[in-house]
Amino acid sequence: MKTPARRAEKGSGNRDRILKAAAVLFRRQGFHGTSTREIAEKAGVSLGNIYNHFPTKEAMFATLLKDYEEEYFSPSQPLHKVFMSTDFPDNIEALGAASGRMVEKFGDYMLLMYVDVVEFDAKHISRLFTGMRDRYTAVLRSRPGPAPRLAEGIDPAAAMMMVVWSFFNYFTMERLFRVKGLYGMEETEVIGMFSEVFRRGLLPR
Amino acid sequence: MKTPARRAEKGSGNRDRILKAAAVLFRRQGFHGTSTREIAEKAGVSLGNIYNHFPTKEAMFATLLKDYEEEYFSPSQPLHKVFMSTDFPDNIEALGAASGRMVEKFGDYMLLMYVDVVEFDAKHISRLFTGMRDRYTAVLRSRPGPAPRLAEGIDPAAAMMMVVWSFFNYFTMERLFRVKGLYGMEETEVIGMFSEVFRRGLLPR
DNA sequence: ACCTAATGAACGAACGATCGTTCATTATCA
DNA sequence: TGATAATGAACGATCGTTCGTTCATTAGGT
Repeated sequence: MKTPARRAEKGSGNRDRILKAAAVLFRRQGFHGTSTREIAEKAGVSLGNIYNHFPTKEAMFATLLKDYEEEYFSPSQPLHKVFMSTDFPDNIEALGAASGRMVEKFGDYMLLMYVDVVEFDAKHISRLFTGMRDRYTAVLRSRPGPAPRLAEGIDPAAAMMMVVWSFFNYFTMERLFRVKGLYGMEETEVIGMFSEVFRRGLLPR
Repeated sequence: MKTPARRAEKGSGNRDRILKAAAVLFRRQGFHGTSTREIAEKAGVSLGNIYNHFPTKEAMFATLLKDYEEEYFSPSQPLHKVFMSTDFPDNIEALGAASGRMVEKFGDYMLLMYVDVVEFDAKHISRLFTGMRDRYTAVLRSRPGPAPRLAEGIDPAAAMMMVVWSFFNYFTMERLFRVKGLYGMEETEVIGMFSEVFRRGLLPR
C-alpha cells in the first residue's frame, strides 16, 4: 500500500501534471499510441485519478488543444507583436524570426494539430483554418499606421499569409522530420534568403 | 459458411487489396487507430490471411511507404517532367500546377508521412529529407539547357526548393485541414499570385 | 496420362496482453 | 463531518498475433 500523493501539494497541480505528461506522450506517440496508464505513470499519478480530472482520454486531448490555442493567440506572443509593430513588407526578417520563435514555443501544439489531423480527421482544429484569410485582413486593419505598400495587384493579407506560412512551414519541417539544415544553410541564412526573395523576387534586376 | 475467395482470381491480388485497404484506413485513422480486423474486413480477406502476406502490421505500413516512394520518384510524374522541361524561374506557374497535381496524386502518401511523423517519430521517412538540398542541386545540374538566371546571391537549388515547397505546403494544407480556399481565392489565382511574388517580389516597382 | 506429395493462400477460433473506463475504498483538507 | 482527491484492483472489450486446419493448385515420378 502506497501513501497517496500529497493532496494539496499545489492546488490541483496534478491536473496540470497529467496534461503535461499527456502532451509529451501524445505528440511523440500519437493519441491511440498512448495509453492512459502511460500518462498516469509519467504524471506520477494513479490511473484512476485521471478520471477525477477528465471524463475521457479524448477530453484530455481536446483540453490540451484548447489551452494551447488560447496561449497561442495571446497578444503577448512574438508573432502578434511583430504583426502590430512591423512595417510589412519592409521587415520580413522579423516575421521570419518571430515565426521561428513561435514554432519553437508552440512546436508541441503544432504536432498535436497533426495528431488531430491524422487520428481525428482534424475535427478539433479544422475550424481554426476557416476564415484564415479574413483573420489576416483583420490583423492588418487593426494595425496602426498606413496600409502596406505592395506591388500592384498583390493583396496585403494574402501576401502576409504567404510569407508567414512559408516561414512556419520551413521551421515546422525542420522540427517534424528532425532534419537540421533542410536547405543546407543556417536558419538565419534561410530567413535572409526567403526575405530577399519575398521582397525583390527571383528574377535578375 | 463463406466460400473462400478464389485463389487464382488474379495472381496474389489479395496482397494488393490488403495494401489498398490499409492505406485508406491508415491515412484516415492513423496506424494505432486502425486494427488488423478492420483492414481484413475492408480488404474482403480473413484476419489470418493478412499474416500470410505480411509478418506484422508495421510491415504493412512500411511496405506502403516504400511503394509510394518508388512511384513518387518515378520520372513519369508531373513534377519531375516540369523539373526537366521548365525554364526556371520563368515558368513558376508550371511548377505550381505540377505541385498541385502531385499533391492530388500523392495526397495519401503525404498523409501517411504525417502518420509516420506522429506515430513513429518519422523513422520510416526521415531519411527522405536528409540531403534534400543536394537532390535539388542534382536535378538542376541534370537538366538540359543553361543554368537558371536569378537575382544575384540567390542559389538556384535553394530557390527552386523554396518555390516547390511553398506550393506543396499550400496544397497540402488545403487537403489536410479540408478547407476550401485557405487564401480566399481559387487555386489558379493562388498559383498566379505566388508566381508573381516569387518572380518580382512584394515591393512596389 | 495418372497418382501423389508438396505448396502456400485462405480461414476463423483462440491466446495472452493491453486497452479505456468503472468502482469501492482510503486519505486529506475545509 | 462532508466533500473531494487519490488509489489500484477489476471489468469487459479489443488488440496484434498465432495456430491448426482446409483446399485449390502445381511439380514430379511412374
